[in-house]
Amino acid sequence: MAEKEKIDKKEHLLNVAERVFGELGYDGASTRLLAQEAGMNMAMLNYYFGSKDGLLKAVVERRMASTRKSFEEIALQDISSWDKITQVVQLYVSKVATSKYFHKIIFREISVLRPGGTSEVTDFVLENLYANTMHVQQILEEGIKKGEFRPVDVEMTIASIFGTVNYLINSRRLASKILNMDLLDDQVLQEEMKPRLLAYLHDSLKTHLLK
Amino acid sequence: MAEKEKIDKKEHLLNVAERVFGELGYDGASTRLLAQEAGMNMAMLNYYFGSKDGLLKAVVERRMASTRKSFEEIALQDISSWDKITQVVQLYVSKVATSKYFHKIIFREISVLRPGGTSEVTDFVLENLYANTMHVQQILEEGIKKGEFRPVDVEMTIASIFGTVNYLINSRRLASKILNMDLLDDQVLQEEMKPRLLAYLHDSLKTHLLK
DNA sequence: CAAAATTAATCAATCGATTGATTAATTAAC
DNA sequence: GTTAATTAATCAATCGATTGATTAATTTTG
Repeated sequence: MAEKEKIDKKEHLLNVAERVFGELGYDGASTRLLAQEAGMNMAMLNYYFGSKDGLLKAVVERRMASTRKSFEEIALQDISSWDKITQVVQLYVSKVATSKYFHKIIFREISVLRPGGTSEVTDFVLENLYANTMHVQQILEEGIKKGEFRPVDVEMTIASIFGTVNYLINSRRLASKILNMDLLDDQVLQEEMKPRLLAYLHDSLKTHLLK
Repeated sequence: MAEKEKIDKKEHLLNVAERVFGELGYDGASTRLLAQEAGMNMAMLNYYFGSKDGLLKAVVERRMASTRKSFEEIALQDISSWDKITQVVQLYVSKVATSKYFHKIIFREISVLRPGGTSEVTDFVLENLYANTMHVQQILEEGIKKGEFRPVDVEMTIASIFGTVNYLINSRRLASKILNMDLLDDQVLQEEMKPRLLAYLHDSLKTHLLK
């Protein structure tokens, strides 16, 4: 039971840290606040994860591994390039919609230069994101080669897919004004935003890639 | 001549601050570093701009006013909706390409929740960005109404335009890996990225909006 | 009791900001 | 036009607060 509680408590801290890091950013989330929000003593953070950076690393690693694997599996299937792209979009939007804080963390990590220039967490994030985009690139290039897709700018198409999703998630305060909604809470995100975003990307990619 | 020197020094600090804020983020850019990079004493920062927050505000306000005006002028012209959208894209990409640090600052400002929940700078940024997007929304809706555009999802189209550009600028480290370039310096950004991004957006919007 | 888990207290370092003092530049006085 | 008075610009030193992290003491568990 102690073992169970320990795991639950670590897990709980990870969940809280993901939210607080996502809301306030790495610097904005002090170790004191993180511990307080998780309902535990400050020293427990270092006891569990060694340091604040270790906590961020744990938060990030927890989610990236499974996502990367999903991308790989999609790329390996024996289906049309269009079906692959559809699955990629579906997967990515779902991942983002169910863990919006996490993707804010990720995006910030690759957009801000850490003191000293490099960081273990940043490198890990960059490597995983790059691997994911490479699968998308492969799918697009294959589709073009087979004549299934128009000869579009592959890299820009990738930027368009990920950029559109990121924009809606990372700037929710602006997005909610544009969409004329009070706030983009989880329910609205899941029930309205997600299908709408999927429909748009589907339509946009179809008109741009096919024919 | 004394007057001249004073203005130059404030302006110089603004330029340096824009770069350092963009590279390291607001928290990562300490007042000591900012002053050091600008080659002046720390106290001068407060002397000129009152506070660190005042400096950020000055950096932001300097660029947002002109951009907002440009958006307004485009929307008012008596040309086709398609030509308006083309001009909007051209303007935005140019602005981003010539001041990449600034747009990283902007995007971070609307993506991170400031301590206390609200901030004068954040509100200013949000209001201006919202005004810009409203012009784009108006252009798109007008084009749809006139039958010039397909009945696309207007808000998602806006997210796609701004999101794609933001993605390339804000995650340059990832983008440079995707694009297989050592680094996205200013020259590469201007001479390769910018025309390529413009061509893509032009093609993408054409296939998605027209016909 | 011994080991693990948890806490309170405290650490050095760094943060943004302010102080008082000094110099440079501008204006006012005669 | 020269000196006196005033303002602007700049600096080193330092403030209190907060940061992430560590220590030592205490409690819980097995």
